[in-house]
Amino acid sequence: MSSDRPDDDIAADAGQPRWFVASLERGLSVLLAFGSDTPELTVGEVARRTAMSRAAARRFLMTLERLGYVAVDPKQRYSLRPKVLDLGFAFLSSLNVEALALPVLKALTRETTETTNLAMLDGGDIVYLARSVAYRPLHMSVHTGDRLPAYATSLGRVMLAGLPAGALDAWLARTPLRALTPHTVTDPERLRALIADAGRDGYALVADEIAVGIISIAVPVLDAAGKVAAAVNISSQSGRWTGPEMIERFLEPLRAAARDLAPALRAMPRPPASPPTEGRTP
Amino acid sequence: MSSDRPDDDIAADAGQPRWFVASLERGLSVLLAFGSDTPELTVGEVARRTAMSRAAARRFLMTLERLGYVAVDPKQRYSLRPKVLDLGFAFLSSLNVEALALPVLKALTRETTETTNLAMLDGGDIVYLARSVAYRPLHMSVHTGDRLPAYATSLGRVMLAGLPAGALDAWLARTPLRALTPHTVTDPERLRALIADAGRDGYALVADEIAVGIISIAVPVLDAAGKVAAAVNISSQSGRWTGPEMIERFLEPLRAAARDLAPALRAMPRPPASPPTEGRTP
DNA sequence: CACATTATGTGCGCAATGCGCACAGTCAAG
DNA sequence: CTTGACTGTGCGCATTGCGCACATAATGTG
Repeated sequence: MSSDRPDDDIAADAGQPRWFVASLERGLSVLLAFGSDTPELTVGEVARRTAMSRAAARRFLMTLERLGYVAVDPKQRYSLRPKVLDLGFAFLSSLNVEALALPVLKALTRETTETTNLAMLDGGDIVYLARSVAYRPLHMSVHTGDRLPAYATSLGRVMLAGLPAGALDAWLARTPLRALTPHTVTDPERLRALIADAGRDGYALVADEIAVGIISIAVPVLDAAGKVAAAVNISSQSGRWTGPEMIERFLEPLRAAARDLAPALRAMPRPPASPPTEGRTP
Repeated sequence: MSSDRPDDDIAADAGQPRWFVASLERGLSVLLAFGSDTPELTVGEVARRTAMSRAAARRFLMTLERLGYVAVDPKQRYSLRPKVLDLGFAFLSSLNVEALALPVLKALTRETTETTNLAMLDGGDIVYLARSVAYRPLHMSVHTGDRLPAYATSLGRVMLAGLPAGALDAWLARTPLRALTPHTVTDPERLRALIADAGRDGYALVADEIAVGIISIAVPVLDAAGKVAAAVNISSQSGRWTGPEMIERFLEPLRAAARDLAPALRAMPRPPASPPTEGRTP
């Protein structure tokens, strides 16, 4: 097949343009292969999980080991080392999460005695940036960096409401709405209406949709340009408060906190909102 | 099997063996180029900081953008996106830090009304895995994932005391002891004695060595095999408590917490202890 | 206002790089 | 023992990613 490529800018079929550095993607996929369920992996397991040859998996693991990101034990089992935190935390500290956002969340927790969270939108998910948990037994085990589907959370709804018009449509069109509980709204039109409500009212209240027994209310955090940059919420047990009570007691404190949080967040470039294929051809 | 040394274990001049995937190292260095001080970088800045050609920096940035780790704004400035957290948090959740360790720290903070920290050793640094800060004004701005030199901290001293004999010598031999305050112990022999004390006593007390006004006491967290896997400390202001008072009030609660923390930490493969963190930008 | 100056994006030829096959050694189970 | 599912490693070859070089756009300076 001399079907050599003259220089097609859109790569043929395999899917990646000429400038794409495949080795980086493969290397990162090796790091991601380590999950909370599987903290230790062998070369073969990594190869299987990443769909690459054993020789390749081994090369990447050895490279990562030399760089200090993974370690091997005598039994040839690989695991992550603390150095991987270096990769992610430049991001959090660039947002001044610890110095600026956390104190605000803690104050809000103290005022309301409820768990509070700060999150951003990334792809179709919300990502927790910081949280302040009440002493009450944790109802859901969420952690900084964790992801949840945006459509079933109060944080997600207020942030979806802040997307440019077309972006929301595109998002709805390609996101499968799975029912996480019997109460999860999975009808696209109903969801769209709820998101519109959230945009109009400036808050979202969601009960029992991400998990039974969880109720939460969220408001957007606006950046200097007035765009929705993030969201804060208060999360509690649905037995404790009714929806109207949540609004009554928590909406104003939340809004005050959101105002305080604004300066903590730099203006983030807008989410690509289209992960797989995108055409930005100048 | 340390085979012969035909030519591959000591690679030619660049210093990397044949199996080393250079593109992964370069790609990761692009991620690390984003610091808290510089949340936004242009292609040229990244090229300069990573000492690679502009073309290469651009390839990596575009690759990372397609993968969702970075974003470009209209002004061609790149910044990290929340997805980078995915890389680091698999590690924390693999240790069950959030679910198991944090509650213990919080309980300790409640009992003592002081800030508590959990850290591991990595290279010559301690890395904070989790912390529970007291409401008292934060004296030092430390964050999960942050690093501090091990030799000047209580956490570091108890963990250094847990290293195998030879490893400590090697570590001392190659680690420059910089004075961070006038009180920092920089004499290797005095430091070695202090580390030995920490090993014998099962705790380390350090005052004003990492920063003036900070005093802390740390104890090791042992894994199932009895090895030092991590360390917990209580950190306060040196004006508040004297050393003996710290020991008197906090040592026992700390030891109890350390026992509770043990199951939270899997046995970590021992730190290579060889690669001193480097890779500073020119 | 034209001229440096320095940033950007992109094509292309070429060699080094990283690929995966294939072989060898190791441990456990049957 | 045989079998099978693992490891580590050498090596030839095609690919991949490299950086030069050029075009262009945005800055600043006389």
